[in-house]
Amino acid sequence: MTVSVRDVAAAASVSVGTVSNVLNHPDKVAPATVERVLSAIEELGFVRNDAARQLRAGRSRSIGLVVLDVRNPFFTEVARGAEDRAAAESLTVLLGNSGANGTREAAYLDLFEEQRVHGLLITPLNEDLARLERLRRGGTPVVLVDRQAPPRSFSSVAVDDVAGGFLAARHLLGRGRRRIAFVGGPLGIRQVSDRLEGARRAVAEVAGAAIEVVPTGSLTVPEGCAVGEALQERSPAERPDAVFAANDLLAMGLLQALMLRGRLRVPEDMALIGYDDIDFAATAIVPFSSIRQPAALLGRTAVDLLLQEASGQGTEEPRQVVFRPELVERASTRA
Amino acid sequence: MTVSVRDVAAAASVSVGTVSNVLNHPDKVAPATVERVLSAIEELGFVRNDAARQLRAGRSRSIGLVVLDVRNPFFTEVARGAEDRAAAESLTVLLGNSGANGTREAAYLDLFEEQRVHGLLITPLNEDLARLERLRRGGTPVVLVDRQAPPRSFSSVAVDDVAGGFLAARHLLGRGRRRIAFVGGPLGIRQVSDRLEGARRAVAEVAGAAIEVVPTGSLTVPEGCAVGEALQERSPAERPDAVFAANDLLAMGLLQALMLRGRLRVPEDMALIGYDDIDFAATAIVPFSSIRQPAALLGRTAVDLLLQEASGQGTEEPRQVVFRPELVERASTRA
DNA sequence: GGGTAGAATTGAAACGTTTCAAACTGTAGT
DNA sequence: ACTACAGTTTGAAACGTTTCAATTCTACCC
Repeated sequence: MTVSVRDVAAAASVSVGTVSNVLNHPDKVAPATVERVLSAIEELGFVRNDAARQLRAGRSRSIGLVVLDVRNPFFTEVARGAEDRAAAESLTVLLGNSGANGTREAAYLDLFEEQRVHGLLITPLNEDLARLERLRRGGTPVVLVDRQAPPRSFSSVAVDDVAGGFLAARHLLGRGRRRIAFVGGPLGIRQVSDRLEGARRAVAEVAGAAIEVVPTGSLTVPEGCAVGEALQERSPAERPDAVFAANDLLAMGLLQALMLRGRLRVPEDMALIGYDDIDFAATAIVPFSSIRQPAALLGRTAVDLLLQEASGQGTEEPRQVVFRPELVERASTRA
Repeated sequence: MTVSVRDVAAAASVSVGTVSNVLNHPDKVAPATVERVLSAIEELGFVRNDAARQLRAGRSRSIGLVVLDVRNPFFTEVARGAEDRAAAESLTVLLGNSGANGTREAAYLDLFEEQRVHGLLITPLNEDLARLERLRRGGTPVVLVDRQAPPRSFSSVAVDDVAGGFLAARHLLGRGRRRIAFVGGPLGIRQVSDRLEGARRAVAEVAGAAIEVVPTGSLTVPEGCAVGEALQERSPAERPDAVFAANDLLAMGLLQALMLRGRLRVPEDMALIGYDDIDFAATAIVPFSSIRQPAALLGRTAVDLLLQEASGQGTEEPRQVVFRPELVERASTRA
């Protein structure tokens, strides 16, 4: 049924070793022979069997990438960055979506481990890195993405979320807002708690400013909607005058609830700032301010670190790259 | 270095065959033995080697999915639907992004063929199905996604794009608009030409109505922006009074250019309708009307057809499922 | 106690590739 | 003519799993 190197070898009347060499080290084979083998391959429609290659090689040519949420354009962008860089090394990226769910995350880790991936890129769900530690001991390089690793543990690529949170809150305060609501959750997710921490610091610097935490179950549009509905039920006295959403999906949901279903105006009644600066932030019903992160660069750099770690003897110190986030100001925080 | 079944067998003092049976047919092994083998696995930290499994099995447990554009939430949603259904059969989905680029599409097809994927789901770029035909003859079931296959060729899952285009244009006409611009491209992409065809039919039914085609190089936000800029340069007499964008990304770009950088109002000066009804359409600067497609359902159904084809002897007729699109009306076409 | 059905276990073969030491060729130098 | 040597080619071994026919074990019945 399937055509194998053996068949090709027979058709070109050479040995299997030669066929393999034509495929992998053409310079070691006489040009005439290369020619002959190539046409046999063409004729028989031979297609390499990747499973056999991998088995022999011990490692696959794929990189596993586990993200928190594929529906979030931020992660799509990270993935694209990683893919670009990986493709340049003729590596493939396998995308896994944990959906911020521990069970699914574990399932992908198992899967990638069984596949003997070349390396693993992951935005881990929680602080428990034991599983990843085990993976690495097994010889799979691991790089943390969008999350700073504890020193001397893993390589990581991250954006300073505390700084980002600080930027966001300071911007709101600079606009004269004093009662800030931080919307986001679960707080167990490091990105969320760091952004909150940053916001707290900014608020602490301004006399008379207060921050309230409105926890959510996830970082999605519907959750944002729900919070929006709840906020506008409040009396003006109880209501915050600015909202800092832990990511742009929440911000979109909030906006939708406030403007479309409710009667609160943004930014007049409530200023709004999001996080990630996804493309859609600029075209939202009220284009909203956000904290921009270099998503694609994050992905590319993560692959770089991975390759570095893979080529080394595992003896080097892990490297931790941290990018600075950047404020992007739009209508939702003007006036 | 790596722990293999052989090591586990030795540790549990059984044969390799028994270890394999514990893993794959536990019911065929005495409970006490299962117990012993399992603890040996645990102790040694044994992890199955997927490459070896696949090599033996002849096929991998993954489904390849090639989409036109991962940045388009419509395709993300299709992918999620496919994943859900695949996961239920403990299959994995490998996501490939052709980016509407023939070379990259071909690269993914090669890759998936080498991986001996369980099956292939693809939104093909052009009308040339010869490559896919070859793949199928090689024993890989193929299902076309979001594109109706010619009768008796492949199984496919699609949404009636002609009907969708008709719905969109008729809606604009029903709102009193008479000079409609169709924005989209490349026209070689079937989805685009079908939607245009539908629109043409609707326009033909109304006396005094005209349609103008504004071709684009891709279906992206920046392309939409560019067209938006161009449109608002025109004099009111030359300008269309309604735009039908071939997808929502274009629509977002158009909206951005018209409202933010320009001085045209939507829908007063120009009505706008998109296609796909991605989540962000509802929260756009002017929430815009769109043609909704059941994206996740498309993905799930595609996997169903694939499994059906894979289980059969390849003798059955290919099945072609077509869903109906649906109009969703929002502010961009009101009044 | 002999026979047997059935359950449990064994171990070699096969999947298709790559690697690598060994064998083979032909050419050039002495 | 003989050696040295580089350039080619060879073929067996190894990667780790699953399968399956053959074997051993167990328990039961007559």
